[in-house]
Amino acid sequence: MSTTTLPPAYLDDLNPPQRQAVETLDGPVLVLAGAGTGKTRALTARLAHILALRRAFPSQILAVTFTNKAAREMRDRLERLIGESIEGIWLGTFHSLAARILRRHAEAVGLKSNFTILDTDDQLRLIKQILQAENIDDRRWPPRAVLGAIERWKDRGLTPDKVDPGEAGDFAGGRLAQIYRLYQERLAVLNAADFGDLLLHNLTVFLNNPPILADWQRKFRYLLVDEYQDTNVAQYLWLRLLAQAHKNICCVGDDDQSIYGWRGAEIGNILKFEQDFPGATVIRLEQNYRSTPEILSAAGHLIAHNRGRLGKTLWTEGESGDKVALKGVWDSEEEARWVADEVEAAQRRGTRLAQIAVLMRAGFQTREFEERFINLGIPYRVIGGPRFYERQEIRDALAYFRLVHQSDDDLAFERIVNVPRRGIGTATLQLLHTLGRSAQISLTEATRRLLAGDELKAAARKALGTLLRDLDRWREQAGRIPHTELAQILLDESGYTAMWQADKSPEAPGRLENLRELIVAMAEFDTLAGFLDHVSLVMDNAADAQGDQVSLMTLHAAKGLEFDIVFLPGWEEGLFPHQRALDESGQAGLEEERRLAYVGLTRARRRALVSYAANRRMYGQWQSALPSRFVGELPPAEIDADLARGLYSGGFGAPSGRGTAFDVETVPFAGFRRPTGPTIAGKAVPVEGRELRKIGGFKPGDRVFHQKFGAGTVLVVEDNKLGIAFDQAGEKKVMDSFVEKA
DNA sequence: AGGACGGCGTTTTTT
DNA sequence: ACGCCGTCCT
Repeated sequence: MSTTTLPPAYLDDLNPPQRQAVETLDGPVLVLAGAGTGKTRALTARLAHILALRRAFPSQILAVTFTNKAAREMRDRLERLIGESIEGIWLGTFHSLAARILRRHAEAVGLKSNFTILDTDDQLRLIKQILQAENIDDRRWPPRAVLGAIERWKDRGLTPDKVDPGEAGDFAGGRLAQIYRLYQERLAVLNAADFGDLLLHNLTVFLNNPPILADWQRKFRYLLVDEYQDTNVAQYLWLRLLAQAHKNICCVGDDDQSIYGWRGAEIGNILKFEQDFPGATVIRLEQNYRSTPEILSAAGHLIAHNRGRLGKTLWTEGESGDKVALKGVWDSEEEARWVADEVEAAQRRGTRLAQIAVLMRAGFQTREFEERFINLGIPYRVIGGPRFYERQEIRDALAYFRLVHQSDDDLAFERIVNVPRRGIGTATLQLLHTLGRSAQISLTEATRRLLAGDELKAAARKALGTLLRDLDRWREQAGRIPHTELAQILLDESGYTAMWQADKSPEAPGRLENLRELIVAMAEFDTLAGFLDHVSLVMDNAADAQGDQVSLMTLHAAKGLEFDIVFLPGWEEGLFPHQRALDESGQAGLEEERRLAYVGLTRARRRALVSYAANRRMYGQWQSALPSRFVGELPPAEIDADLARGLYSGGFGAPSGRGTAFDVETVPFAGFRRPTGPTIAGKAVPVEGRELRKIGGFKPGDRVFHQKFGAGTVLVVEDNKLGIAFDQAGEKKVMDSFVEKA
C-alpha cells in the first residue's frame, strides 16, 4: 500500500491488535480473540483487505465457519463493509464446503456425485440394521453409543482401515471396528455420506490423488477459519492440507471458549498452532467492548483456574457497573421465583426483556423457569428444541424427494414405502431386504425384480407396482418440470398430502402448513439437488426473536450471543460442573465445564447474576447439592453475595441473611468450605469431610428432622449424603447438613 | 394395525 | 416424575 493512499475505511475503527490481525496477510496467523473483543469485525475487515489489495480473487479465498449462522453473519457483514454483494468466495461451514468439493470428486471414494447426505436419524437406523444383522444385542450396545464411537473416529480422521481395533476394548463384543467397516460399506452401497464422511472423504481424495490436492492447494491463496478452538482433528488435517501451498492461513479462536470437546473438538489444535504452523504470528485481542470491568474480572478469575490455556487477560475502557450478583437459595423453585422477580425489577428499570437471558447447564432446567414466567405473565422463548427439518412430515416429504433424486437411497425408500399406508407390512419388506442384500441391489431394484416374479401376494404386488410406476414417472418428470412443481405433484400423487388432510389430530393442520412452507423454501433453489443439500447442510432454526421476550437456553446455545443481563442459575456441584463431565473426562472435563461457566459470564454486558440452590428436583426426586466449586472461584471483591443463612458460602464473608429461606435455629450450619482437592474422580467431597461426619454422625435407624420433608428415619449413610425414609415425603437422598437429629 | 403397557434413561449439539 | 421407545397383545 502506498503511503499517499488514505487508509481504507474498514481500517478506521480498529484497535492496534485488530489492525494487525487484518494487515498480517502473509504466513500463518493465529488470532486469539477473547469474548467480546471485536473478532468478527477484524475478521471481515481482513477479508475486505485481501480483496481491496487484490491479493486474491474472491474465488481464491476459503473462509470457514462452524455454523450456518456464523457463515451468514460473516457474509452479511462483509457485504456491508465493501458495499456490494460478494460472489465467488468459498465462504461456508466446514461441512458445506467439504460437500461442495466432494461432489466434484465423489467417484474417487466410490460415490456418485448425487450422493445423499444422511442425518442422525438415518445413521441410527443404519446402525440398528447392522447390529441386527450381526446379532449384536442393541439393548446392551445402544446404537446411539455405537454411532458416537464411529463419529469420534471420524472426528479424528480415521477410516476403518486406520482404526486400532483394540481401542474400543470389548465394546459390542470387541467388534466395534468391524461394525464401523460394515457401516461404511452400507453407506457406499446407498450412495450416501454422513456428516463426518464429508470431511473424511475429502481427506481420502486429497491423500490418494496428489494432483487433485495440488489443484485445490493452488486455488486457495488465503484461508480464514473461525472458532478454531472447536475444530476436530479431521478438520485440522483438512485445513493443513489445503493451506500447504500458500501457507496463508488465519485461524481465529479462543481456547477459553472451547466447549465442544465431547463431540470431538480438539482444543489441542489451537494450543499447538505455533508448532503445527511454523513461523506463525500470534495476535491477541484482549480489549473487550462488551462487558463491565466487574464481569470481566469475575470471568477472568474463574478461568484462571484452568491450566491448559494460552492465556489472555481481557480489559475494558468501559465504565464500572454492578458487581456480579451471587444468590444462594433453598431450592430450585425459589431460584425460579428469584430470577423472575429480578427480571420484573429489571424491566421496571427499563431493560427490554429481549436483553435478558437465563443460561443453564442442562435443558431440563428450563422447565421451572417457564412455569414461573407463565405464572407471572413474563414473555419468554426457549431457544433450542426440534428443528424444522427434523419434523416427521418434513422428513417424510424429503424422503420422497431423495428417493426420486437418488434411487439407491434405501433409507428413504423404507421410510415412505408404507407412508401413507399402502398395506405393505413387515413381511413384504423382509422379502425386499433379503433380495436386496443377496443380490447387492437397492430396494427399488429389488422391488422391480420381485414384481417380475411371483412371490408377492396380490395386495402387496398391486401396492408396490403402483409405487414403482409412480416413482418412475416422477423421475421422468424431474428432468422436465420445475422442481417445486415436481414436489407438489409428488406429495399430492403419493397420497401424502391427503393422508394429513384426513388426519383429525390437532397437529395435522400445522403439518400441512409446514409442507407448504417446505415447497416455498424450495423455490429459492435452482435444482432439487441444490435444495436437498441446503436442507441437509444449511437449513437451521431461524427462530428469530418475535417481540420482547426473555431468552431461555443452554450455555452451549448461548455461545456467540450477548445480553444486557444474564442469569446463570444452577451453579451446583454435580449439575455444574456436571458429574458426568467429571466422571467421563476428569480434569479435562472439569476445565471444559469451567470454560462453559466463562462463556456464560462473558455473555453479559451489564449484569451477571449467578445462583445456586441447596435442593433441586431431579429425576422426580429432590436432591440436595453443594454449591459449585466455580462459585468459590469468583473474586470476592467483584461479587455481591446474598447467601441464605446456613448455606455454604463459597468463602464469601458472613451470610447476609437477607431473603433467607432458613431459620438458623432449625438448620445446622455445617460450615462447608469450597470443595477442593481430589474431587474429580468421584463426588465432590468437602475437604473437611471428617469434621462434617463428626457434626453429622448419623447412622441407619436414627430419627431425623428435615426442614422441608419433616420427620424420618435414616436408611443409609454414604459420605455426607443420607438416604432417609421420611414419614410423609417418602424416600429421599439428602445432605446430612440439612437434617438434624430428632 | 393400532393401542396399551413396561422398561429405561435422563448434559451439552452442529452439520 | 416423565417421556420415549419397543414389544406384545388384541
